[in-house]
Amino acid sequence: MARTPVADRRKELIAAAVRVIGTRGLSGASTRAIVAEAGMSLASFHYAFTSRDELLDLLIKEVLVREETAVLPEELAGKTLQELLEAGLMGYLNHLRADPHHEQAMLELTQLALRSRQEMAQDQYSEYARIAVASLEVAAQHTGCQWKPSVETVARLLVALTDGLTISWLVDRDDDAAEGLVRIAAQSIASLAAA
Amino acid sequence: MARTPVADRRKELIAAAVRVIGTRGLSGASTRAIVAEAGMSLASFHYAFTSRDELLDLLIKEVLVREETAVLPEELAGKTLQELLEAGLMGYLNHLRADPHHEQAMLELTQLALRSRQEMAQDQYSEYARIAVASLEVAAQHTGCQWKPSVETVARLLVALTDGLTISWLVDRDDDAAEGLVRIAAQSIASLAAA
DNA sequence: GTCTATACACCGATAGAC
DNA sequence: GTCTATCGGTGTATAGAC
Repeated sequence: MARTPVADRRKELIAAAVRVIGTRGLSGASTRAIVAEAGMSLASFHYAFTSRDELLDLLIKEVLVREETAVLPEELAGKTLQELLEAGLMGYLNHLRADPHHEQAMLELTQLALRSRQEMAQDQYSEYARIAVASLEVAAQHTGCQWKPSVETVARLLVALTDGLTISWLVDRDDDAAEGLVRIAAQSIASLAAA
Repeated sequence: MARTPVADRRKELIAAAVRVIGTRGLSGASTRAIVAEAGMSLASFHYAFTSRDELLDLLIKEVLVREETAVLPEELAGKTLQELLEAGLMGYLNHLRADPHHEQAMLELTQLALRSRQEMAQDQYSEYARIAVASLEVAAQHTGCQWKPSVETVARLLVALTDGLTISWLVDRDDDAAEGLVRIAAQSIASLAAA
């Protein structure tokens, strides 16, 4: 029975792989574990992909890149720069708390990319930086401020802080401490802008 | 021939394991790869350790904890708080650049701990925080400043920034960008203290 | 296109000679 | 204590029936 088109199979398998990596880690994401999660047979995997590596390539490319698009809060009105940054980081923290497995999987995939697909990791972080730059520019413009260092440098700081915040919360799951970190992170980044 | 005491074997194997994880990743660090790196036979591994997991436990405990002990520069005299922080972070960056494989291995081990030995990851980060607190207190005291948020919160920010800096440099190996990040990180952290 | 069955490499761990 | 040889299990990938 010619049931499912290959493209659908691939999407199902990628989604299943993300779930498996989240719960059991990259090393636990064997082809067998992935097809079990997706509810199909092992042979179907190799019909849709030529190898496990090919799936991981796509995973990094498609899943990592469409990540963390929401850095700024939706409502900007009447907020100071620091409040905007704090709301944005708090939004990310909530996203992390809502689905820790997912962010942990992202972290693990970043490290895989770092090791065997360095170029992909670079592309991914360029994208993060691009989003951060855009957000920082909007935030500054909206509050009538100006970044004293180059906005690219501040963006790098913001991305680094986000990574650090992620690891920090994943390690001890301390909500209060994470929120405290968000607050002073916002405060210290805001100190880099002038009215 | 009763050549090497068990304790020495264990140390050799742990050192070899760190090297292998650094170059080939945690998934490439099979017992066979480790003993090949250490130049001994597979059976010697299981004479020194009961299992691969036992070695990884020790790796996390011993190697991770004796990490990043040097957060402050050796020479404190005549420096502002910001300069102290900058010198400290720059020292860490140099340490990272001198042996990237090592820090990459540490990152991978942190993630392993995060997944299957959460308590160890927590202990490790408590230790990082302890060191950061001590350094921040020395720096503040030496420059006659005082931290406005609790020093524990600032320490959390410093640790998060260090992790973020590590990933950032590992991803693109951009020395100039990393140094720029160090500078504004120091600047923004220093803004959290008052004279 | 989808399945079951299987090939083949490598894994961690152990047995047993020396 | 240290080695070679091997066990049992699991991994990726494929062959071949349907």
